[in-house]
Amino acid sequence: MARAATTTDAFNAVAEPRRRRILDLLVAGERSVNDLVTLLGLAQPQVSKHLRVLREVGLVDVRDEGRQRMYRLNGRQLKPIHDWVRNYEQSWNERFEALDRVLDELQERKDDDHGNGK
Amino acid sequence: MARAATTTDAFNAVAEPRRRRILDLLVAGERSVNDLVTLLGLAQPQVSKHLRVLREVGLVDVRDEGRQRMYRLNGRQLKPIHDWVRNYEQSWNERFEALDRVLDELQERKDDDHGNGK
DNA sequence: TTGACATATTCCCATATGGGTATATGTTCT
DNA sequence: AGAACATATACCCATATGGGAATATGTCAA
Repeated sequence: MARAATTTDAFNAVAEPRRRRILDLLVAGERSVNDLVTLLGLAQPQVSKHLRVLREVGLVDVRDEGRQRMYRLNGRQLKPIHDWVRNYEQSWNERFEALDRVLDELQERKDDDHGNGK
Repeated sequence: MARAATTTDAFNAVAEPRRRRILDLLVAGERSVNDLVTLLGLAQPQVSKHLRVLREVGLVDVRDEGRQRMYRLNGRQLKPIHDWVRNYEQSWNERFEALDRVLDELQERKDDDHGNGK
């Protein structure tokens, strides 16, 4: 097997930074493809392709507006990511970092023992 | 260019579900590779490879313990993900979903107009 | 209808992936 | 030293990627 498709889920879709930038722009409101092309400074086909991925995982919705297509955010699909990463929120807090330091110190002490011949 | 390497950042590293499962296990505390192999039900080489990716993006740290290698979580690298996704937290709230419904309704109304000939 | 505009799709390509299997490296025990 | 154990690496392979360029599809205007 190879790497999972980008359209597998939000985790994979959002791993690509340009797609995150697109979502960041859409958070402010609807945008046409051309708007996004200009704002992102990317080629139009690539923007369309990124939007397709985002559509396929349900991160954006489309609306036809004349000859334009208005894209808008659908944040619900980001909730699984939020829920998952939330469980680690405490792990970058001071208390946990202190534990890390203790473990590091123990490790160093053991290394020293080896050097000193125990 | 191809897809960004899995070792590019936490976003890419964590897109793979098995790597997330590894982190989920490490949240409870240090684990040896063999522990992880058993708990995950994966082949040892694949686990080592996943751990390597996690190491390269700094999501885990290693400690030598005799012939074993104890891996432990380093949650700090998950903070960027948390920070990014936090900006969307409101987007799956009721108020925003209500707005979505309004937009959908407007869209449908317009479609109907087309159908009725307007 | 024809043409301009907006967006999507197709094709080609270099690249990294993740699994499987075999093997290398390193450590402990006898 | 040699065996057993723990972990990492190397190799092969099918697969999807994202960019670039060209082109298809769809819509409005004259």
